[in-house]
Amino acid sequence: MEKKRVTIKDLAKTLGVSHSTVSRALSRSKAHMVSEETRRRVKQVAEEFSYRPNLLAKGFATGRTGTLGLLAREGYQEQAGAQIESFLRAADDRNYRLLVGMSAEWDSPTPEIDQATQMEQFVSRGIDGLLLQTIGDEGEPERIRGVVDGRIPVVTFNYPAPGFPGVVLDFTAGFCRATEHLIALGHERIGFLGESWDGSGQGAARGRGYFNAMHAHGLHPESLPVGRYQTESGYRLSREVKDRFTALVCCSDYTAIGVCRGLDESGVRVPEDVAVVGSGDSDVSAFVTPSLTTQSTPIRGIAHAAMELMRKVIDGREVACQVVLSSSLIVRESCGSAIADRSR
Amino acid sequence: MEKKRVTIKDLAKTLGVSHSTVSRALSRSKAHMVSEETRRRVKQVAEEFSYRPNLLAKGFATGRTGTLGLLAREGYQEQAGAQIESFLRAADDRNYRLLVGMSAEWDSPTPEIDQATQMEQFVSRGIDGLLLQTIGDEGEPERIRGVVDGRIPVVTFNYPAPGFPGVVLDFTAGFCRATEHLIALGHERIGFLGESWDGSGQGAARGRGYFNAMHAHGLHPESLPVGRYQTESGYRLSREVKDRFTALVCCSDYTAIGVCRGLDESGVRVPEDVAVVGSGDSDVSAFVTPSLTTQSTPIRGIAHAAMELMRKVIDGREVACQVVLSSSLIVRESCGSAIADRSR
DNA sequence: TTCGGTTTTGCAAACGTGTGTAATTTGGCG
DNA sequence: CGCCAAATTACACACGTTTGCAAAACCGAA
Repeated sequence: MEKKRVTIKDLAKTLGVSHSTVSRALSRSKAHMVSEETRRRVKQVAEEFSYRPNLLAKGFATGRTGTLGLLAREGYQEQAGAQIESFLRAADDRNYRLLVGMSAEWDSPTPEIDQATQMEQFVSRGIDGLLLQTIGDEGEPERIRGVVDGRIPVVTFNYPAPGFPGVVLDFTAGFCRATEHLIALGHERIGFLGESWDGSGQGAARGRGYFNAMHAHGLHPESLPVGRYQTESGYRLSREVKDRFTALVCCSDYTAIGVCRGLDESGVRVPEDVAVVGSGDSDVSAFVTPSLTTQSTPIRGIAHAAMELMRKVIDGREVACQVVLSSSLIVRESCGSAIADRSR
Repeated sequence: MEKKRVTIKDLAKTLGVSHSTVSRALSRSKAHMVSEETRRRVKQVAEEFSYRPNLLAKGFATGRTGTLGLLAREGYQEQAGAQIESFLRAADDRNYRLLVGMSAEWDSPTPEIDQATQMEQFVSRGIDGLLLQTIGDEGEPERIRGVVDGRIPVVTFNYPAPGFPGVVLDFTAGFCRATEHLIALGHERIGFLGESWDGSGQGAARGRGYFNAMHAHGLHPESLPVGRYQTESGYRLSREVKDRFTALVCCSDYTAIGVCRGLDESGVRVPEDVAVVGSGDSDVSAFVTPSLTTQSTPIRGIAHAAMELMRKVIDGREVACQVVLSSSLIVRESCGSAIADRSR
């Protein structure tokens, strides 16, 4: 049953050379050369025997495994999955495998501990670098340092961790712009469906953008908390917002879709009675009725930038810089301005 | 910089015992006992030094790594991401890490080669088992056998591979039921938006369900191919189907949403003029207008079942069985029957 | 005290690969 | 032919952990 795999020693035996010669022939090391003739023979026999190196042993010997750890956070609806997918692509492009984990955000009362545990696991498994979707809490940088201890490079995304290179999306600017768009359309009673602005983390960053815009124009900001960024939560909140606002800024497209549906059922028309903007430029956002005004969140861009950073850090060309990506506002029907746009 | 990690030998030195004793104390092996007293001391020192085992070395020595490979296929819109997420959960529950890869389905002209390459990689990296989203082509079982060669257990999903245990969703039955639902509502000119039924793979399985239902009722089946199961493809097809059908069966919810939007823009009302059913029970399906009649695809169920199977296979309690999961029809507004339902 | 048996511990090999150092071969040139 | 340097190869150890086997320690009974 459990047949043994072919090793370099097997090859060495049939070739009548030492296993170290085989090793060098296959992994063209620079210090010690091997004759072109031998290399040819070795490669041929390796091919014949369909030899496959034991990457576990290789990683164990060299200290590098060609594997990166991706520790993502649960939540944000479809985002988690899409993000993982993007990272897989980006990693594959650079010939890295990905060891993926998800730290429970909503189920666990202590996401920090969960995160730390998973990081330990990853480091023990010999990853070459860690792509970490940060939680954004106070003690995070110290926690990362404690686990990783300068042994492997870390690139954060989602939220900056001082001292570590990372990629962040400027949600504050994005939501500020979205809110100002509504203000420019003449709205004054504008509500925010999402986390309040006085916390930390990505959710609060969105809220701050909304708050800043409202504040700058002397308007009264008000937020209604949503749970996970699901469609359903938006639907449920639609009753509460019905008569209070003429416009709504939503933390995600799905929340927006949910609230639109709820308002529709209550006889409130979007965008005529209430204008709505979402966030995320999800695939469906252009095709629901009314199509959603939203802001793009370049998920693929984040993954790409993070991998690029990781590469630089591994090569020692970068230490701790933050790459800030910004989103752009995509204006469609749901906010009631004249322009209807189907572009993505 | 690159500090060395604490090893069992370090612990052994400070404890004044041999490293093998430390190993036994920490991994309570059954054959050779270690005194309770020593174990206590070892554990204490290990704690003090915050010792973390090198799982790479451990895996190398034992042949088991506690890591499973998940090789998913690109495509199917949001499905890929959601599936990966579900598998991550299921694996985590059983204390397995997941090495994830995605074989390019749409970009690569030769998905088979891509799949084989990735499998090689995984096996070389010492996974304990492979969760494989199958392509469903003719030579697949043989290809899997060639790479894996009975060395590690394989559990397939997406499409059965003869000789390997797997989980499949009975799409044929699901689409048959969906089509029959439309027939029961009095429709006769019913179109199918998806892959044709005369191929292999999951797409064709859906088509076959539609075909069977149509055929059984003496109706003429007709399919319009969609590309990836994206929203946009449905939107584009809406022109072609406008006057030809009174009802549409769509291969995914997103295709359905796209086609609904397109029809709406052409002045065709859903469900009054054309009835539409989707597939997937995606999160938004209940909240778009009109809300979608769809069939549930229990993604979490698949992941769970696959992990369960994997466990059995690893324990040697199962060899090659197929678990067939079935979907249920969720009737909402888009098909025009009286019942409107918001349940998920 | 001595013996037999049991429990606990140490020794050493093994897993597959990489790599430094020493040994061998090769080749050119006097 | 002999010598030296350069090119090529072999030997041996390292990486951190597990594990079979032998040795040691312990314990109770004769």
